Order: sequence, then C-alpha cells, then structure tokens
Amino acid sequence: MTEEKLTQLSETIIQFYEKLFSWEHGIAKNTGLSPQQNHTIEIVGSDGPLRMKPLAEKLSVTMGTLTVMIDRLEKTGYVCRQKDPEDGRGFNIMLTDKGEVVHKEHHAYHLKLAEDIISLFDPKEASGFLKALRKINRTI
Amino acid sequence: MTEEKLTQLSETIIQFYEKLFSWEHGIAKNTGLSPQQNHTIEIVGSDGPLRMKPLAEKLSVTMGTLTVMIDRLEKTGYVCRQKDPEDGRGFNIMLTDKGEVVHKEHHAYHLKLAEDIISLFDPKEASGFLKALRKINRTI
DNA sequence: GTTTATAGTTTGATAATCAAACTAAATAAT
DNA sequence: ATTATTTAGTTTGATTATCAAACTATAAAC
Repeated sequence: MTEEKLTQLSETIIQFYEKLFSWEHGIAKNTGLSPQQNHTIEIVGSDGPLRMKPLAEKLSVTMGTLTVMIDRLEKTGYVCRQKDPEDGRGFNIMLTDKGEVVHKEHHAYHLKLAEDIISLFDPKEASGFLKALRKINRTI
Repeated sequence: MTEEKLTQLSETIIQFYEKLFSWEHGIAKNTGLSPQQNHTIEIVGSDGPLRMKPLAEKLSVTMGTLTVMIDRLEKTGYVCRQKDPEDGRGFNIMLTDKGEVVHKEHHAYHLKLAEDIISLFDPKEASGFLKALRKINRTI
C-alpha cells in the first residue's frame, strides 16, 4: 500500500478517535460526573470487578490518583471496594446498584451509536467492518 | 442486524477507543508534555491555525481553561498567538517551529500505527476498512 | 451614537494529577 | 521459623487542570 494511503488511514483513525472523544465528553456532560469518572464506571462495568492496579493502568493514571478517584466515587455511592478474601492486601472495585444504573444508561448511548453506524452499511459490509476492527483490537 | 451483533459492534468500538486512549497516553509519557498538551498540539498541527473558540470545542474544555493551557504552551514555546488583522478581538493559534517538531514526531508514531494496522489486511480489505471508517466519520 | 453580541481573559474555588514516602500483607531466602 | 523483599494500596505535599462567573475589548446592529 502506498505512502499516501497510509497517511489517509492514519488521518482517518485520528479523526475517528477525535469524534469519539468529543462524543464521550458530550455524553458525560449530562451526567453530573466528570469524563474520567464516567470512564472509570464504564471500565469497571464492562470488565467486571477489577483490582486497583489494572484499573489504574487502563485509566492511565497512577495508583495514588486512582485512590482519590475511587474514594470519591465510593463516597458518592457509585462503586465499592470489596475485600479480597484470598489476599488481605487487595480488593476488587465493583459497581453499586447506583453505579450499574449509570453504566446501563451509558451503554444505551453506545448501542445507539452502534446502531447509527450499522445503518450506514449493508449486512455484509457491516460484518466485514466488525471483523476488521476486531482483528485490529487483537493486535494493537 | 441482530441485537447481538449490535452489542458486539458497540463493545468492539469501545475496545478500540480504549486501546487508542492508552496508546496516546503511552506516547505522551515520553514527551514531557501532558496528554492534553499533546492533544492540543496534535489538533493545532492537523487542523492548521485555529481560533480559541473552535479549539476549545474540539478539546471539550471551556475558553477559560484553554486560555491557561495556551498561556503555558506559549510560555514553553510550542505555540503562538497570532493577531487576526481582520478582527481585533481574536487571533489564531499556531505551532512554532518547536511545536512542529513535536507534531511531526507524534505524526510519525501515528503512521507507524497505521502501518501496523494495514499489515493485517490485504489491499482490498484495507481499502474497504478505510472507506467504511471514512463513511462513519462523515456521519457521527 | 448607543446597545448588543462576540472573542478572549481573569479570578476564585475545586478537582485531578504526580512522585515519593508510607503501611500492611504476602512471598522468598536463608 | 525469622528476616528480607516484593506487592497492593494509601497518604502527603505540591502542581496543574478545570469550571463558572465576572470582566475587558472589539465588532456589529439598531
């Protein structure tokens, strides 16, 4: 593939990322939670109960930062720390019922977005796109 | 398309976004600039000279926040404010030579990423994916 | 010419972030 | 088995990011 095509793909990916970025911030604005708080709830909700360390990595923040984020989300009732019986040092972060509600709402927005996207394609194209994106996710 | 497929697409898009998010933060870590500062340089570099207001919108921050961000980037020499001769109130934000260097480096990383992605597909698949992503960008 | 709208800044307060020092539990070494 | 080391998370102290609201200066409308 030519250098020109490569540049085009790069620009297109950047643009897609920018659009999702703006979209996420727009959604967050209606929730009363910060984008990072929404992001945290999204990850905990999708990936299930999670330890502090991998959660910090996914959010690209330090453990110290995450501690105060989780403190706040716990105080406001969206997540809870559940002591790990196997390992007295750590615990799992999980959503409370209140957190689940927020997550489900957010998820509904994502489904709507996926619906808007899928409506642009015929079934075969849609399957091809999904397959391609999955392949990309496995390697990057 | 079935509800199940829709969910799969949604999850795949989220995962793609998460991976790009982590990737961007990883890249930023090596630059000495914050992710938002990198993001700003990226946007100014890609979209050319830009007024404060549209730049603030793209970054999803208020004008007040952007003022201090640009103050700092100007003080450290990555961008400059260029007075608009047409309109005495506003000005364009543009990259300095130093800012261009950072942008070009960042761009090289993006090209490398695009290369890694394109190598997963044969030319026809690659074109199909690029076309699909462009179509999505036009509508979301 | 006076009012109104637009572009950006400043201010005051709160929240986010990091690095480094710290606590407590688990694992390894001897 | 006791001690040393690693691992998981927290705290502290300082800096940066962020917002809403008040403010300044220019442009446009009337």
